[in-house]
Amino acid sequence: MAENKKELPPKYNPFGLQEKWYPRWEKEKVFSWKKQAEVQNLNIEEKKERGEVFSMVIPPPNVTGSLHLGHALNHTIQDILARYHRMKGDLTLWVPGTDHAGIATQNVVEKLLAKEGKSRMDMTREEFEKRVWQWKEESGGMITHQQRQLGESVDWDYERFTLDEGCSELVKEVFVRLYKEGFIYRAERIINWCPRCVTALSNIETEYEERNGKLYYIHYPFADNPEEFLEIATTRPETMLGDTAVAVHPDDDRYQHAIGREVLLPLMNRKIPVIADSYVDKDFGTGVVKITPAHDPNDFEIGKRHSLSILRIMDDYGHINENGGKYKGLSREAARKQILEDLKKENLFIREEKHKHSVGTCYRCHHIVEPLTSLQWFVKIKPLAEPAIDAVRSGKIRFVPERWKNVYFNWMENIQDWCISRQLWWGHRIPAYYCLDCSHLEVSKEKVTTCPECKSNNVKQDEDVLDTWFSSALWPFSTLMPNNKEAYGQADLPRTKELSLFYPTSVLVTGFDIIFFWVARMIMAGLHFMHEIPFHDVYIHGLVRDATRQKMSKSKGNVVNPLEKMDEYGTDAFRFFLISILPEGKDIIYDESRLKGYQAFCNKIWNTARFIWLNQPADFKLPEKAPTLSEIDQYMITKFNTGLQEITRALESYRFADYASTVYDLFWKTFCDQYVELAKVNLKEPDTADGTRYTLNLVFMNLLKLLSPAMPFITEELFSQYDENKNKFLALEKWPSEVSNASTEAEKNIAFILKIISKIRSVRAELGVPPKEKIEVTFVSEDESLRRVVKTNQKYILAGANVNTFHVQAEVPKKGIKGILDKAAVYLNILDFVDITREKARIEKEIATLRKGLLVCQKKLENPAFKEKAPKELVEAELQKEKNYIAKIRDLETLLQSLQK
RNA sequence: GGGCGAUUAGCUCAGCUGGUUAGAGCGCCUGCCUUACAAGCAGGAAGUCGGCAGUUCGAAUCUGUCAUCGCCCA
Repeated sequence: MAENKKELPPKYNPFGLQEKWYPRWEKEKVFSWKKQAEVQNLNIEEKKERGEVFSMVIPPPNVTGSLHLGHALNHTIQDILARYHRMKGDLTLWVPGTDHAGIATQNVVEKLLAKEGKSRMDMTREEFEKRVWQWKEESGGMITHQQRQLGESVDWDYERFTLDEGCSELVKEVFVRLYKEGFIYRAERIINWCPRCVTALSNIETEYEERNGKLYYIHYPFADNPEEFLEIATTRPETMLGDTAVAVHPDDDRYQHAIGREVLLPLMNRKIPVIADSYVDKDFGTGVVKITPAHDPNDFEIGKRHSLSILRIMDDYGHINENGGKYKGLSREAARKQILEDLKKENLFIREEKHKHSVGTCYRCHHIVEPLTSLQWFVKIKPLAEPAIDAVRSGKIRFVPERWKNVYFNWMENIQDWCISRQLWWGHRIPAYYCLDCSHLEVSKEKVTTCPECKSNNVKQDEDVLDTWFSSALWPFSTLMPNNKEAYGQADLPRTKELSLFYPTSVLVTGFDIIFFWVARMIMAGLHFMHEIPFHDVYIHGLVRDATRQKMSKSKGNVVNPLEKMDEYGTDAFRFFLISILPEGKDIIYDESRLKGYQAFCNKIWNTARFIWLNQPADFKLPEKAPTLSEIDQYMITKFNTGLQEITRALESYRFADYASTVYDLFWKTFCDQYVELAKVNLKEPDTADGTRYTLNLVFMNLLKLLSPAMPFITEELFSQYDENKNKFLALEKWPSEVSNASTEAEKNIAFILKIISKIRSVRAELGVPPKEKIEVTFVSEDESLRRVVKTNQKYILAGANVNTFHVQAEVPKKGIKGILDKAAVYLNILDFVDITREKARIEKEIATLRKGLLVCQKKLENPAFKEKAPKELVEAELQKEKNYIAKIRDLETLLQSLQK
């Protein structure tokens, strides 16, 4: 054998592979659709026409963020899709980018300022914005570096930021259009307010959680008779300062006498009416509730129905304002305490009881949200939602798994106007201008300095910025539009080559928790502005939870850092692990023991390459034309083709765990444990060595291709070791098609040989024959063709089962331990080693297993209806099975009897 | 309160359109350092498929119902 040039170390070491390959991929623009078209020789127009285009936009990660397990999973899924489609020959673009994350980013920079003893209020808005940009330039790129470590095949030339020039220009354009079309309005409404972040939030940015609270019972005296009371129950006594009514149910017999009268609001000594409204739940508390329209959404609605006045009693920081009289300046919590004390002093406090209720919290900072009335900008969303609902209902957009569309419908059909203004300094500033002289409002893309009505120069831009998700909604097309201001001057939105090639995108991959934030709004925006859906498919995956099914969170301390795991086990193993544990549409339980298993898999792949290369000359080149192949080679090729089909089907239908397990089994079980072991025999013989060497290399290289979407680094490394691949990238190779020279006949024959081998091994092991002991085995069958198959392939049995003498014959030999096969048997000449009790036990066990099978079989056949109604072939097969079982059992029983003597 | 989903080996999960002796990985037991790999190889044990009822010749798979758990919405 010629010397071997490929000196791979015997242990797979992932360290260095990322560092080696990612920079090369990036430098050579391997993930660029233009490069792809060049290398794969694709005709772009033709690809577009045939619909052989694949595109995705990454759900933009928060620019303040670092790669967590959720990203790792989400991005791995997308990368597998992108890499698969690229190899398949679909013109592929995957667009990266980040989200400016208004509140989160502002928080980060404010914390930095605080360390310097400063506050945002000490500087101008412009200075603060400058500071945030500076932070973004220095520290905002962390996640994009980590994405490279994960191996993501995004095209960095298309990287975008939701607050970059192009996106900003488009956001303005879109805002102005929606305003002019009547979809955007400004109004005083009750909204969710975060006193910590000091901004309005939309409904979906408020999370509700059950908390242990209290229900307080308080007397409100009647105005016309202070001796007489109404007893109200409330969970939030401090809001009583803003009560403008008390309400009962119109049918409540207990309170008919009260309706229409007035009560005297305690502590405030304000007269407020007692009203009747069917919203009131008679069974809650006393059936009398206080109405605070400025601080409760339901009360706000009641207030509207009864024309009650709206009295806001808190400022933006959650402190009582001047409307709260002597409580002014107290925090919500302090005010509650003081008010309860004061009520006790006046003997108006009755009692309190424990009460569980749901409390709204801010999704960013988790402080309790204060519902309050405020002047904000809204999107009138129902008319936008309707076509978006239709797009899913009609099947133009598909959810995978399908059931998530119910969640989508449920939300979209009950959708409420979207509060889009945020009281922040970081974000897209609302392009609305107010004339301070004539109070004219002008909404305009261009900066307004002169009032178009009164020509005054006393004009001020709205202070607020837009909800970050407003710009995210545009992401599927904003990213494909130019990133310079000038392009947005025309009447129409700019059309680019990328838009015409890649919009609508193929699929959006995201977690279910984000259906409302992203998916729904992207669909609405896409349909409205592009007159086209933003993506064909929505693939929804679950959340990653810890071993005890808890959500991972920093506060619980149960987060797993994917980067640490990638360092420990290798990125390829980690990626493969993530998709292997990914159940369809369910949450993922993080089970690290399996991660170790996939590291072992990488090692297996590595060592398989070593084996192949150790057994061939250094200058081995895969011949164009296949040499003569043996049955085991054909067996392998046939198995490969079947596996290829299954794997491709799994990827096409987003069944990632199936893809992983199929390729894993094909590689390890079929290729390594079966084929490579048999191949060792062929490599020693000049007659068979060429064919087997050919098959080994061909199938191995194809397996690398099938593995590469999930494990890009190790596969690229091993692929590159072939001389003929020196100037190629596996990432741009064509996805395998069926290999020729398959043979179902060979597949069947070798499967039988493998059965014989494992039968012999099993008998040996169970009877305790030392593994090193070479034995004599006789194969017996009356079937002549079976004998021929075994005879031709007996060398594999010699090697595989450690046999030194092997006979093939029709007659039963005089002595030997019998192993039963279908229409055949093997006799092991191992009587010297055998302990008779062990052999009896072995046979008894086997009989028991067969009896179990026979029983199932007979149960079916005893049923007359089965023979009548079941398909003929099935009945026939069942009869055949029964015969087999009976024959085998009889055989073994005879054997057992002979041992009893 | 409305909706969705789950319940299969000790653990985590497959089992797609009803017909398998119910599978995998990890873990467990036994034996092997067989010159690709001990991160390996070979052999093995382990489940009345949550309960009940129904449809069917036939149910882990379809229907109903109950139980337990989880999630979303109000």
